[in-house]
Amino acid sequence: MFALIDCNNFYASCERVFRPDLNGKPVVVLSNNDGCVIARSNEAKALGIPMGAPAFQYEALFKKHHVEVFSANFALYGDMSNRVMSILSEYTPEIEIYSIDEAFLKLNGLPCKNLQQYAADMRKKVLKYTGIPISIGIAPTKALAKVANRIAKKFPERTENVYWIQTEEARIKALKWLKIEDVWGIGRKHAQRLKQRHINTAYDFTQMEDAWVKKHMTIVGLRLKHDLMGIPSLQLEDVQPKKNIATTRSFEKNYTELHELKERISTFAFICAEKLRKQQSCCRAFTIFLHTNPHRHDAPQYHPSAMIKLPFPTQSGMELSRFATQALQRLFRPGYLYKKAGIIIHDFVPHNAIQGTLFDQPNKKHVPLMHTIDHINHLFGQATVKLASQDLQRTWKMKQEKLSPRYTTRLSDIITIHAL
DNA sequence: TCTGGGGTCCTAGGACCC
DNA sequence: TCTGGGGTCCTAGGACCC
Repeated sequence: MFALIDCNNFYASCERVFRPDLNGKPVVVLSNNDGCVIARSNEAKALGIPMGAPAFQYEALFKKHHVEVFSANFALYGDMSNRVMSILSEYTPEIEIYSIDEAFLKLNGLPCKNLQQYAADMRKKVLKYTGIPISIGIAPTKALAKVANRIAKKFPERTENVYWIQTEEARIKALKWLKIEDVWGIGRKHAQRLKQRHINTAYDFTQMEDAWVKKHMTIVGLRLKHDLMGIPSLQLEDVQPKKNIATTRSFEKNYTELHELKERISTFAFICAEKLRKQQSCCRAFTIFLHTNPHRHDAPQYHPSAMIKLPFPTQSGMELSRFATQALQRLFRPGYLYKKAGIIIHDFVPHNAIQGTLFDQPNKKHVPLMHTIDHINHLFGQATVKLASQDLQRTWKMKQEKLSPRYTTRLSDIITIHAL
């Protein structure tokens, strides 16, 4: 048996933990730059605010219905996620943390009769210890646990946010209820194509021929089909080191000058290298890209990218920054309004297994230097030490007008309780 | 005026090797 | 007239997830 645990409206719930006055009120959380809605409380969903809605288009509605709006506070969400996951880990070592707000658990060797009670306890404990409400779906496969979770979330009165697909009848009933476009692993394109063939529910999908599914949806689609049929085809996955690490941002305004972009790219490269060192790897290549604003039809569009192979593997922020700004000079064309840029590093090798080359060598002095920088930044806060090519005046120009305190990760932001 | 960020996997086709 | 067989690696593009 698998369980899928999912935090309800996670980011919105995190904000509410420290603002209990917002319970029962509409809450939304915005993406970087306060751009799009990325989380909504149930009340906000009921107002018809869609996922991904551009904030500026909904300002009037926010005002009218007194929607509480927050800028994304990832320091808070990351820490709350760790708390939830650590509680779940107490229940079984067989856990796969699937995303910031979801985890699969394998429930082996447990008395099957009591799974419902077991899950209810888990839910109660997480709520009590963290303040985060969760939903739990239980089923014989991962894909079915996803389905069960959806039912648990959709019908809280009947399920108390725990649902177990326990019988074949329950499986079929659940699949007939679930619309094809809501199936985990079936996105917009596949849903569209399946509907044209009158496949409207998850159940219809399980009745299709393997050959068609394999041909049009690859082996991935076929595994999903079998998993939904109750034949376990998806396993619990171990945490794998990342294969790509990206730092990309939209800008608060349009950039037109090379030197402005250089500063941003240098910073992105520096941040990427820092993430890479945490994973104890070096990268052998990176991709850099620029983007004009695709929503503006009155300005010429330009979105170049380049993949650069490094002469030697590196995890040095200085080195990566140097290569990245060199690459930028080749991509940059004057006359465009740049709105976004980013760096994706890839092709990783373990940092202790670097193969040197005859002519190019990484600067060995960078290793202790970077280590020291990481240490200082850990002690005194992110970006205490930066490169001179970064903007030293810049604190953070991202639009974050509604940022909540970092209640759980910064001493000065801890809540104060006034006893009357 | 204002529209996010960070990931994964699979496949086909081309280049290249012996 | 007739032009092999079996591989690997890399890349771009497409699909999906949260």
